[in-house]
Amino acid sequence: MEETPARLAGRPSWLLTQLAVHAHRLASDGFGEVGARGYHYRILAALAEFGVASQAELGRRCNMDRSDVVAAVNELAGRGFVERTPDPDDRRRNLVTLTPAGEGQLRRMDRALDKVQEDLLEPLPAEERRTLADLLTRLLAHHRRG
Amino acid sequence: MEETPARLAGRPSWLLTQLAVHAHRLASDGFGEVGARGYHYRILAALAEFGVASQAELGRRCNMDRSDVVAAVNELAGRGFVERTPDPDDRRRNLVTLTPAGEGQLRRMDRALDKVQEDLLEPLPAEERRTLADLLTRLLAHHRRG
DNA sequence: CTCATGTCAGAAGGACTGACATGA
DNA sequence: CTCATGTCAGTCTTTCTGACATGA
Repeated sequence: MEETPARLAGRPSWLLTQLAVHAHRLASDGFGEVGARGYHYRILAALAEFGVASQAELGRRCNMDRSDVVAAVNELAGRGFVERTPDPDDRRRNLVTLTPAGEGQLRRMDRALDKVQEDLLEPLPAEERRTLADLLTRLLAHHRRG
Repeated sequence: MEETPARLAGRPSWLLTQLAVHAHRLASDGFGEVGARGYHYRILAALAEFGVASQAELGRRCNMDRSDVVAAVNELAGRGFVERTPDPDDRRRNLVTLTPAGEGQLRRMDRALDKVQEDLLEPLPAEERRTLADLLTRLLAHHRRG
């Protein structure tokens, strides 16, 4: 049987990247069914969570480069999921707003993610899922400032 | 302060992919210092762990496409870290062997990964690191067999 | 005939870089 | 002057697809 090398087994940083491959594949499949990408989800979710934002703000929240936010917002706006309007208070900025259609898309993506998560975490009982989520949340929070 | 959206906070599958970005960046930097890539590490580690293997076997063990193994082995062989010899028992196959130089490179990469891991897991005490490694190991093991 | 293997060419997805104009 | 913002063009990595020849 093919096993993970022992030298790797004790390395969370390694396990993380390997598992992320699976998570990414599952998520791509799931999102693909609703014609979307992972970074679409990030942006829609950030808008739903925090409301209107400039593109640079979105980039910071979603951990994306601002040049990539441009492309993502183009795609989302092209499908009517967000609106891009100039900020009257700062004429450098665009304000990005979630539309009702965008909320619908976000709900569809939420459902897709739920399914992915179910697949991914299938072997763990509920309590361990919580433990895992807690650990990952703390790690992520730590690496957000820094 | 910029926060992760609450809808995402409870989603391990999401946290995983976000954290993986950090892990990946850290690992790329670390490996870059010794002039290597993540997939080089996987292959060298698999060879050190299980010994000689065909390219297809390496692909299965490392979770890589066999076409990408070709390129990786080219690069590793070009730097003298592995040797590629025809398998006398199955003339379709190449046997890939780790050289002493390859073992040296693997040790360097091991040290780089240790440092990455230290950075990544810095906020967690030892016991929680073990818990995390355990959870990730079990998830990974589960997803290795379809 | 089938299947596995190694190989190649190319596409696709995602993240990063450097530059630029505009405006705070 | 500086810095932030939006934009564009292009590169770099990594993964994936499709095809093909060879051999088990």
